[in-house]
Amino acid sequence: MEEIARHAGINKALLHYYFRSKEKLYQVIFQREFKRVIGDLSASISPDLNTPQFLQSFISTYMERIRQNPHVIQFMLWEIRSGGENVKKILQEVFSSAEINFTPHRVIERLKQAIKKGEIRRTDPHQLLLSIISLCIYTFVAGPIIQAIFPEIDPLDGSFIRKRKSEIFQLVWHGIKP
Amino acid sequence: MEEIARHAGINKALLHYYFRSKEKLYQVIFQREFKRVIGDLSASISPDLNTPQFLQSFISTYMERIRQNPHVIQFMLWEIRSGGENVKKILQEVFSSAEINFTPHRVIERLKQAIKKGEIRRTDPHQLLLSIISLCIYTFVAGPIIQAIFPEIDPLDGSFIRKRKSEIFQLVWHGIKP
DNA sequence: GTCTATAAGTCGATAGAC
DNA sequence: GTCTATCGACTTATAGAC
Repeated sequence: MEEIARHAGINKALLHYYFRSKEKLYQVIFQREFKRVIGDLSASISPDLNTPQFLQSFISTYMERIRQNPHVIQFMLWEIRSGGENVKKILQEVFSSAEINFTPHRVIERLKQAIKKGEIRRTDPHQLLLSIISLCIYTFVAGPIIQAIFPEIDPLDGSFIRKRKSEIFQLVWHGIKP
Repeated sequence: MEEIARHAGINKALLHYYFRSKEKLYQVIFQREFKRVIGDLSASISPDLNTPQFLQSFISTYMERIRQNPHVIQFMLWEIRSGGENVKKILQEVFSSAEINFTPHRVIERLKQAIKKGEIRRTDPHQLLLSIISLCIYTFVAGPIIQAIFPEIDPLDGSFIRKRKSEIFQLVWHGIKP
């Protein structure tokens, strides 16, 4: 709290005056940052995009937003590590709020349609979505580990991320096309 | 420290007597648990297995070990969150220790051979390995989040993990075969 | 080796003056 | 609204008796 106050140019007492408690401050910021990450993901599930375009758009947008707000992932890891009760509540709040018109369930629906139309082979859409999210997020989660094992790679470098987006799309698209 | 001491049936002072500091205790346990996870992964890169068999064995063994030692992932997340300097040192120690004859570099070599023989299409092996690891680990990392969004799924349930192993293999294998 | 007691420090929160 | 000063709870680590 002292460090945050210092960065804000105030002191601890005033920080508590504004946010009541550390917990409350944390929840407000977490929710705000999370919305920034998933905010414009709804464009990916527009009916104007065919399935490979949807995939490419989703992967690219999602990774871009995470790259711009890397602390959101840290927040999530922290939440998960401490039981996950808090994060459950916050996610449910965000996904049911009117201002966010993107939900994981809408992605599932998009995938189901693609399967029904025969655009991708028959797969469990939940498993597929989990795979896509895993591929997008984990690069950022494991940054320091990747660098420890392969010093020649910089996982947060712009050109690596660009390459990574393309690789993820190739792998998934080849993996699910009929 | 007090909680650990209580579980061990001793008290704080004795715990410090044995391990000198909290930091030292943590490093010893982290290293031991991490070795348990990657210990028998070397069987996957045996020359007796063809490429799909290698893939299936690696995915299955890795996920099984994580499932049995879920706290190792928590340790890693903690380390990463706090800068990652510690985890770099520990990983380098483990992978260069004589008792562990598995390294990420050997997996890279295995993948390069498969590409050269034309068993899988031309891809960056580092990217591919990162993808496989992402897919295996993230299910466990995101457990509570998955459950928050899809209450009908239990990501740590045995039958889900079994299904997941198969899905990951299918996705990756279809994604990289020529 | 094993314990009790406590030193020494950190951090969230609040009292109270202005 | 904004500050200083401080309380109170908690945690790692060690001193010292046995």
